[in-house]
Amino acid sequence: MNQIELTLPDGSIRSVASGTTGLEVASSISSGLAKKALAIKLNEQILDLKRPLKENGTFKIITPSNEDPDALFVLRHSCAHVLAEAVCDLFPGTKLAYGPAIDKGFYYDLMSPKPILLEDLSKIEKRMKEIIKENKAFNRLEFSAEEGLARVQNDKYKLDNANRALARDDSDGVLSFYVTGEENKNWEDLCAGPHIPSTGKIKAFKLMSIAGAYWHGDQSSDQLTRIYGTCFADKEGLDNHLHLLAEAEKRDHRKIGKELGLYHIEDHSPGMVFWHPKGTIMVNALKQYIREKISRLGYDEVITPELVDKSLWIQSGHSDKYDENMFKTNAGDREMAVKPMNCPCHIEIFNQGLKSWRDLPLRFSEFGKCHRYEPAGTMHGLMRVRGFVQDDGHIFCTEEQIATEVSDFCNLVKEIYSEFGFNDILVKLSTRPEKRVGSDSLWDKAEKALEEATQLAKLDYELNPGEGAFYGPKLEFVLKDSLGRDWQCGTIQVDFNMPERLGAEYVGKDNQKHTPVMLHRAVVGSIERFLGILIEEFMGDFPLWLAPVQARLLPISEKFVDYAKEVQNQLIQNGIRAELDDSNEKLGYKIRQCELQKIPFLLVVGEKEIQQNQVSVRQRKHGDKGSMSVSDFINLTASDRKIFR
RNA sequence: GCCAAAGUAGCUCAACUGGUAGAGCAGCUGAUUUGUAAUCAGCCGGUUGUAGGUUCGAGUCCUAUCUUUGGCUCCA
Repeated sequence: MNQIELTLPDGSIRSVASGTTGLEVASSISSGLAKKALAIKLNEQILDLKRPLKENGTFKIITPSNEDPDALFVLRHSCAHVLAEAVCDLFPGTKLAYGPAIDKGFYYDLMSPKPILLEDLSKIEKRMKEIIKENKAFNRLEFSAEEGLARVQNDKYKLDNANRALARDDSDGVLSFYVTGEENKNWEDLCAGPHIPSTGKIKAFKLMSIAGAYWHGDQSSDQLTRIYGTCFADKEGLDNHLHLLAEAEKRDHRKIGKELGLYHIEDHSPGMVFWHPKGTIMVNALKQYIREKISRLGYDEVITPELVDKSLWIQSGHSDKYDENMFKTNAGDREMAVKPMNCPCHIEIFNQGLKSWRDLPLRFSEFGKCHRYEPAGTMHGLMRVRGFVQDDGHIFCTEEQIATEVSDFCNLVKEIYSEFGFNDILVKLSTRPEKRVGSDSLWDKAEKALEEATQLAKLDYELNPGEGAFYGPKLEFVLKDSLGRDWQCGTIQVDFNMPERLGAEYVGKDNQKHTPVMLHRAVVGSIERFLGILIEEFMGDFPLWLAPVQARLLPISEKFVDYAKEVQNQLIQNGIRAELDDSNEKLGYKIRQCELQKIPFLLVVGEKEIQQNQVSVRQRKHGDKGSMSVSDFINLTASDRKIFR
């Protein structure tokens, strides 16, 4: 009989007969382990305990743990099955579509004959608990393609799943089903597995929410009901997760933005931000920060119109590809559109005057205000809006210059992001789509330049094959919000198309006219979105240069208001954003207000301070810094107040 | 856009099956003159998102509409 060799996590090697099950291996180690085991992992594949092992490799027995992603994966996937079974029990006629484990839990997409409402979740949870209590075994059934397909032939979604599974490269022509209990008697589901031995192994789960989801994520396809849940190895893990969610809620930029009075959004202009004075300070500080960074890198700032005649959008191609995303307007007999992007306008500036190869690379930057008609259901606070300011820029260069320009840009992104504390940035490289313009050799060159640039900047990237724009490949720099949701911020896109469409040309060394390549690039992307990310990242405790209020004067009593006013004025004259609390309140109350507003420096003044011509400094999160003269305070904060250091 | 939920005072939230819309904070006024996270008292504050409808009676039920929230594959 064939022997196979299993390398255990401690490095020891165990030789067992081929066909031995994971459960048998576990039992041979200890009966306790066999009892605890959920599944095994052989090389990169997680398998049921009862599956026969047939190859050599690294081997581990998966036991319940909140720290082991493999353990959570099987538990969650099995929990999704229990969810599906419960729904099928309670909503007879339900068709199941797809129920994977995901990052922080699981979901199941299904089509029920009557709508499942939020209030049904507790009923479903109750039924799930019963199924778990029954401790039903997950039994794997395997069928040939033919038999398997016959089993799901009346089920649109599962039939589709089965066909796609069979079409996959790694398909062995077998379709597996899992039945909780006995074949042809109990509930079953087409499923690749793996699963835990029995439902009783699920110790802690919770259904979280209910949502609509399209079959295959396709808008034109069926609208399914998605039930989200989460599951952990034990109650502690679940409670911990729920606690983290509650904590994340406190960081929500919409909540903090309101509390700190930064901005609001009105019902009559959905997706457009009204920046209040304090938010405006932040917008301007961020703009100035970027301005100072890039002005040193050879960018020339420009300002272009927000309203542009339709003819330009026809010429640029936006009317073709982007029409439904544009706001239109007309005055007199002219039809105009509010710009959704700044690129055509920058080309218009490029086109003024004859350009030589000596002018390249030419870098234009603009804090351009753009409007895009985003679908109603996609708006989200500052993160996804319809009106926003981009820290936009376009680099006109030759093909040879693409590589260094992209590389310089990646370094800039890395530098700026790390100054805000973002060090593990997700970078996505989107390569040539099927429908595209430009020669293959040009695409080769551009894709290679993007890839090399990320390596030079030591940024890991994720490949998005075929997801590039039709006009060129792109890099996207993605940041996460407090709930771990991805938001694209920075980007650089190579464009072989638009300069030509809009007639951009330069005279080359050969005295011939050439079309430049254009790089669209933005470091933070949208000022709105980036500030949203920053609010959540800092939880409102901004670096001093970005903080809307840097200091607040707190007179101990009304008697000291005049002195406080004097000090406030002195600070303002020195460029410090200082407020005065002249309310008739006790010091403790005033301090509390400052803490809630997350003001970095509190300056207490009373009898003592007046006599010594000082202020008593209390720094947020650091406490009492003692008394000092006003000029000492100005010096103390000078470097942290500087936008560019 | 689609599915599910929500919209009540400036803010956070109450109001059992339809029966006079309340509280805390904020604001205003007064008292107090305060030393490092909430001093006390009084007062003001609402066409319950909007428009219709059912009813003796609607915050509550119905219809429409606007907005917000969660989501709309991490591919059996």
